[in-house]
Amino acid sequence: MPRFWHRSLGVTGMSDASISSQIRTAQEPELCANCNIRHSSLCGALSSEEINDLNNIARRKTLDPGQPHVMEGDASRDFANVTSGVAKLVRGAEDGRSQIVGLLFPSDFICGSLGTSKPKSAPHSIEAVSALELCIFPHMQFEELLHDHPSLEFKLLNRTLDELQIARDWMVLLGRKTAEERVANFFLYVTQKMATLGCQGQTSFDLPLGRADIADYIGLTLETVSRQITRLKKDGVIAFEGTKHLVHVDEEELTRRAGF
Amino acid sequence: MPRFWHRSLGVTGMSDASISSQIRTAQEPELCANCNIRHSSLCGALSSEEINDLNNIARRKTLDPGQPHVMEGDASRDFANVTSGVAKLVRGAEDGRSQIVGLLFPSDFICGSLGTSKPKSAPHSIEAVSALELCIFPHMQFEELLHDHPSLEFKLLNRTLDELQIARDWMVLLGRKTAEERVANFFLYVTQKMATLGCQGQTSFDLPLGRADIADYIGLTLETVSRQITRLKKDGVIAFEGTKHLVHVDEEELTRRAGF
DNA sequence: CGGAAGCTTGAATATGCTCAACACGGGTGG
DNA sequence: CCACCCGTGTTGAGCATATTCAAGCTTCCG
Repeated sequence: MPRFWHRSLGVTGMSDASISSQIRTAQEPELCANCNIRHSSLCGALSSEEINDLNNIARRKTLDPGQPHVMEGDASRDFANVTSGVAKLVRGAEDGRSQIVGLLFPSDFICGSLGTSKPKSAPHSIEAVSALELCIFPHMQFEELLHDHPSLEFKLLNRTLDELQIARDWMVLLGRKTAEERVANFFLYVTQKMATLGCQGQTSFDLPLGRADIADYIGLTLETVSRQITRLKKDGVIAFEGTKHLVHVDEEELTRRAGF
Repeated sequence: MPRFWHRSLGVTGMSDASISSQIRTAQEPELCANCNIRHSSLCGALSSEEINDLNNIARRKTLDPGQPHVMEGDASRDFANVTSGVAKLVRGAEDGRSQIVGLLFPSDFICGSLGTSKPKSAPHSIEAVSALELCIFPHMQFEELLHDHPSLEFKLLNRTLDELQIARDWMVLLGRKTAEERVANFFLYVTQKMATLGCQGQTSFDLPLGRADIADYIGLTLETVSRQITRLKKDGVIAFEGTKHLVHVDEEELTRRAGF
């Protein structure tokens, strides 16, 4: 049984009827027409005609859980959509410490470095957390498309600003919150993300991350994370089936415990 | 005597001669022609003719140290350049905890929320750290300019991506570094920033932040910051005149102590 | 059913925090 | 010119929170 974040994500602000008519009239490429993130991703900025340009340079890639897409320091500058699965952005040190600086869900975008001259190395690695599917666009061609399609560039700017906001929110968590607040925040974030991904009404789902990854995301040790989760379970704020499958989340109480 | 970050920042990649000729032929507005961040800021994306559009909507604003430009939760959506001084982006809580999520130096840009429909409230306050001068652009008009001048939008996108990278680097510091590493990183960051701002060879400068602000920036208490600074002084890694004026920075040793 | 990976729990420890006193320095007023 | 004051920075002692290290326990898979 596929995990729910592999399922179709639905379409925002557009009825099924209008989509299929659009497909028929403009002959959208099949890959894009059937893509579950066609309208929720960056691609949503492009019309059925324009999407051809993107489709022409796209390449699909599948990764197993744990596999890296890009390693820290690599020269990779390509762009990509996450079409299904969850990925983590990680910065690590030799001594074992590592910090997750972002999670990517379906319809999220991986942005390479812009500008033609710089051969910057990747600032963090990108690794599959669950089975991952990417739709990759080579650097040069994508950047040209970006200049040719202002709507695409504008949407990318907007998304980057959103990401910046999320990163800064996380800075507050990492710099100023207690262990309990961090864990509560994490569960709130994941719960809300899952709801956004088109599974409204879904009362249960698998956690995308294991305890070690949660720890690396919220700047704690895995033991501390485990202890806090145990506490939340004992207090009835959350409930699991096994260690990954969440079956109950009291968002109100979580918000209270999340601080601020 | 003005502090050094109030001084002219010089021009990147363009000789003085070529600038003045440009001014003469294109009749750049006086305010912009004399602006010390004309070419290092976002404005650098615009030609002498184009800069008129920006100049027409610009409004200057001066703030004393400690004064807020925007308060957390305000409806302000305006854009602005920092022309001189240093500002901090702060997120705070009722209980006294607060976290600085970014510093703005001359030529840095304050980006309001994009898109016509959302009346989002400010996610963090913006406060003057030293005497601050802003060049403010009203939201509506600036966003129109953004659409009319692709080079401006592209530069903004690039800068936003840079900011995102900085925020993520800081997440690693806040999530995984020890007190000593955090303080060492802070001094490295400030030292390098000061060098970038056109004061190469400058071996001494005033710290832009007091101990309390440093603490809020690197996620510690001011006591811990003070203790770590004392240690660095005793070890001869840094040297002060008074409590704010740095006269010596051993960047190599700092890098060693910064971890990673 | 067995083995491995991931998770939980416990006890001891360390790192940074809290609270509190004191020092320094620049400005003001007697 | 000195005394005082206030904001800011330093130092100390005790404490709390999260870490470390270690053992045992589930859960998932073969």
